[in-house]
Amino acid sequence: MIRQPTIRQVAALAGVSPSTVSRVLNGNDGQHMRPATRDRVLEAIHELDYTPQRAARSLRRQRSQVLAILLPDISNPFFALLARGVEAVAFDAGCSTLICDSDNLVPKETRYLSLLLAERVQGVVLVPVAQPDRDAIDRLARCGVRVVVADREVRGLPTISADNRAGSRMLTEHLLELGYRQIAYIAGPSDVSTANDRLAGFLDALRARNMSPVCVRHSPYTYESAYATAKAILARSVLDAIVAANDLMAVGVMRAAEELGRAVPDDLGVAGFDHVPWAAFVRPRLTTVEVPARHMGTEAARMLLEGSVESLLLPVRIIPGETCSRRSMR
Amino acid sequence: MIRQPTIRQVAALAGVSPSTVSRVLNGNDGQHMRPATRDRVLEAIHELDYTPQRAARSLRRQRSQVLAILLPDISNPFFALLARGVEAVAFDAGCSTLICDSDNLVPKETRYLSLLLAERVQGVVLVPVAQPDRDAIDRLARCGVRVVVADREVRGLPTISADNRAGSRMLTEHLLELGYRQIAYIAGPSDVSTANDRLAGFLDALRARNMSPVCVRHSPYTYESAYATAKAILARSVLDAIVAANDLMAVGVMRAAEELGRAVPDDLGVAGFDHVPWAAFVRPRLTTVEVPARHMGTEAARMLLEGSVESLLLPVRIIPGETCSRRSMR
DNA sequence: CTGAAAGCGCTAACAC
DNA sequence: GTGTTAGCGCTTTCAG
Repeated sequence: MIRQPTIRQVAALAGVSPSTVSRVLNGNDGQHMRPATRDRVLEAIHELDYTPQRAARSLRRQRSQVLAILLPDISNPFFALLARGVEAVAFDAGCSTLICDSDNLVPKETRYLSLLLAERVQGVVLVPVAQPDRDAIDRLARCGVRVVVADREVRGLPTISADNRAGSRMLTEHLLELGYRQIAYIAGPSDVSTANDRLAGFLDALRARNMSPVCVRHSPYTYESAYATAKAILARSVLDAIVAANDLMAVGVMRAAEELGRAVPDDLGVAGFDHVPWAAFVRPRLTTVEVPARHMGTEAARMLLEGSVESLLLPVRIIPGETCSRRSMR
Repeated sequence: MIRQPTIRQVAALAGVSPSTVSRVLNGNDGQHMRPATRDRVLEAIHELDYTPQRAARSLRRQRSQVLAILLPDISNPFFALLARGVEAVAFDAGCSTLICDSDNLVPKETRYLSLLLAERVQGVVLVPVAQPDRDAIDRLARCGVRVVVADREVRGLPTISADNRAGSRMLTEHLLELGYRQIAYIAGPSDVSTANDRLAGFLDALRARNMSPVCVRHSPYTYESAYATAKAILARSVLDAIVAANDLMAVGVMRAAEELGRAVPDDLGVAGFDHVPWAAFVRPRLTTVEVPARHMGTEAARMLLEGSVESLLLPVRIIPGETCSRRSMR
């Protein structure tokens, strides 16, 4: 097991001191480093195939070249896309990316927050399970570890999110224009901001026309719960459309409708939210709202690296599909 | 910006030396540390809410408590599941997990391999794009950074993979039992071992019956290419089934069949591979083979942590679906 | 059973 | 412009 060369060996080979090597490594060529010196150092670095050891640098600087993304479930494609955005920006900046999966568990999220302090990461992109542990976040802040919340809002913390409320309002207006009138809404969990914002946007659109929903149900952001909820409300109420708070739930609604003999979109309009990639495989094609997951990740990472974290609201876009289509007035 | 407490402060508060604190931290309570001493240290740690700084430990030990997963695309749900497995095991062992997305680019993969050496990670779970850079891997090995390949095989390196060949053979036998006879195969890229193994298994099954495929086409593991390939071969050949090398491609085949007016499964049987979660949303339900992605991740991580890396072949399971069903002999 | 001391590889004052 | 020096916080011989 051979040891990699150190900065001292590079210095020796180049006939300079370690600090000089350090300077060229970090672009602190002072005001004007003699080009010949620089070249000799570069040559020595190349010769030895030298790479600085991150741990030593981190210890000295009290800060590692690492970004972290802490999210509820990496196997959810929406979050995976967001993580991809973070990783891409981090990589270009020469940083590594830690992936922290809280598994939708607040205690695990809290434990990860402590771990990230121990790692002295540059910054954390946090997609919280619900309301995150404030103590843990405060301790990070006290040590200069920046935290930016993505996708879901947390009061008092800078957040990069999509304009869920406006998106949901526009989506609902789209359904209304198509002639749908008896609309039910299956919302996400009430402790998640996106769920509340999307519900609010839905209600905004109805209220603007002096209408009200046939019914509103909260449920987790899952296929199964949406499937069960849809079955229940379709059995009990007269309605011509169901809007679900995300695509996964919308597909659950489609299956429920199918099993109850309600044809989509003729007998029932269905809409989702997120525009996740796999949704493109479902037929009929889902009417939904595109949320720029990857873009949220890149923006969050960029802010963390630049040290200028401030809230940002990203625009969304309606994706018309086949699950909602014009219908005659009844 | 406040500094976190150090081991010296803990030692001072407990009235012991830093080495003693270090010993309780690492469970090296020597042979028998006086319980009273231990308790005082523990108390001080708790009192100060002390967490050891990872960078210092890593520098001293010349090894960080970090595992890395280097894969072609984290937004591919199959790889995301594998990553989830790695992360779960790492977390339970008190390790962090670096996520490295090579974006299906060998040069980026190589650059990440260097970065991971600079990070002195404990180990790397590598899902290679194709044949990885041997030099980079050798340098890791020389520094004691263990590498285990997952999912795709690389000659000369320990690999955790699924039994793709047997799975593909069983799947093909399943189609044959259902009465399908004129079968085409859309394979994955020929520089990826899983693609070759799956193709080999398919051919094994046919050969055992003295049959041969209507045609075999290589293509990247993508929806679009499978869609285009299926359109082409359906126009040109007489066939009653198409087996695709993964689920994504199988869905591409389904769409192509649909557009050409070939009903699935009556007019055309379709099969995939992987059993990724979103495939459950496609109708008719896909006949496929379950590959234990998450399990591959947990096993790989466990080996890396235990330091006993050796190849492992995991069993797979046929998932019968609606895209293949019994048909009368023609 | 516990303490003292050295040093991992790097950077950042501070000299010259 | 470049070298010298002093640590960052931890672990680990080696003493005792």
